[in-house]
Amino acid sequence: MVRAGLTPERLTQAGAELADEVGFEQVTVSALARRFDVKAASLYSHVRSSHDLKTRIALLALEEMADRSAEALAGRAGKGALTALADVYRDYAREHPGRYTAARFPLDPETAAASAGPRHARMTRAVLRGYDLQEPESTHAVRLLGSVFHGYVSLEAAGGFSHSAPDSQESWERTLDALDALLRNWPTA
Amino acid sequence: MVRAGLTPERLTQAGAELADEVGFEQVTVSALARRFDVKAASLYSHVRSSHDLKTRIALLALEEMADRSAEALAGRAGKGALTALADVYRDYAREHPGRYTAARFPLDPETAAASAGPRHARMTRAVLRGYDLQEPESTHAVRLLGSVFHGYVSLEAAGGFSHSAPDSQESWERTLDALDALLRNWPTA
DNA sequence: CACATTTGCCTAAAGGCCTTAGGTAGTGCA
DNA sequence: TGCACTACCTAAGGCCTTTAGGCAAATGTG
Repeated sequence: MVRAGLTPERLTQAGAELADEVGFEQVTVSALARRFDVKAASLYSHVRSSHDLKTRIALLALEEMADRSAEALAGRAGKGALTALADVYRDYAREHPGRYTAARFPLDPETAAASAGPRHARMTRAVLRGYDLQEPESTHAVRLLGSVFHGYVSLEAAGGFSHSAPDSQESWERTLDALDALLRNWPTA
Repeated sequence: MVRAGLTPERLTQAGAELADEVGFEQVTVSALARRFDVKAASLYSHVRSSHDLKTRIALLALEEMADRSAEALAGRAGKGALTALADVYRDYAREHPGRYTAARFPLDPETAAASAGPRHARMTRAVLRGYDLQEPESTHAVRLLGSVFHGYVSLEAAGGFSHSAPDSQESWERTLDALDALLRNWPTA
């Protein structure tokens, strides 16, 4: 009996790959076990449950995106920073659709607080340093940016912008132009 | 043996209610059968599969939102129309979280084309009639609006904006102010 | 009204996923 | 070398999906 060498980390990693290949919804303890040529029950020594597995994949995705964001934002400000951050999300979602979906997996409050989620919020806020917004307007702007990034990326992933002109890349660029203009000219209340 | 009086319509309607109560993911042929005090197998005379059931719920939700949108847009233009349409989505998602999620259920191309989806696109475009945008910019703007609406509503539903000041309602209003200002001052390429 | 047909829900059963309990065989250290 | 520990296994129960075939209620026909 040759051992497969399972660990929570390897399972999470393989689960993330599986998600990208077949979709996050199809990530299942059984499917993952098959991939390691092992019985499903064997995974339960490394992972508490199917829910736990999904949570770990979500945390991995959040972490990876946050790492990419930090790197992308280094040395950039203003529109350069805005574009860099936005592209991180969009590119990540295109390269890793399953992981991107995983990142929206609902986490319980403590887990969410300990995740890379707060880093994401801080980085979006960092982009706003290049613009002239004071509280509470900057919070509204953070929420708007988050909405656009997530909304655009998820509609695009759902195929919403394919099969129709102009192509999505162009809309994405114009969307970022528009957001930049909006942040430079934020309307007063 | 008293008959339950199942029909595809009643199943779809009850499925939508179930979705709102326990979440769209938990809508299952078995759970729906339980609700009608009937065996799961009995539903298969009225609905082709679990996937078919979910598709029907998705179509119902799209239709309901489109109907509300049409009513909300009647007699409105400019920012009034923008706000009215945006509020339809947000309110619908808050009243019917399960249905709102259902509306994002991936439809195959033919089904999507026959759904209320295209009506939604036309209504968003109608809002832009109150602003001065020419193609292809209006298409970019349609996509941006769709992204913000969906992004904001889904982040809000995920609890992203709760437990932190300022409250979500305020951000929503300022977001719509910002979008209005942006559409009135759309940056040239 | 009696009878035939259709229709609506049922039981049975197979297959898949999740999860727990308890067993067995590699692995590493005394 | 032998023992303890760990890693994976088998068995089994529970829930979900889906198909096949059966019986009874509803509907229509002479």
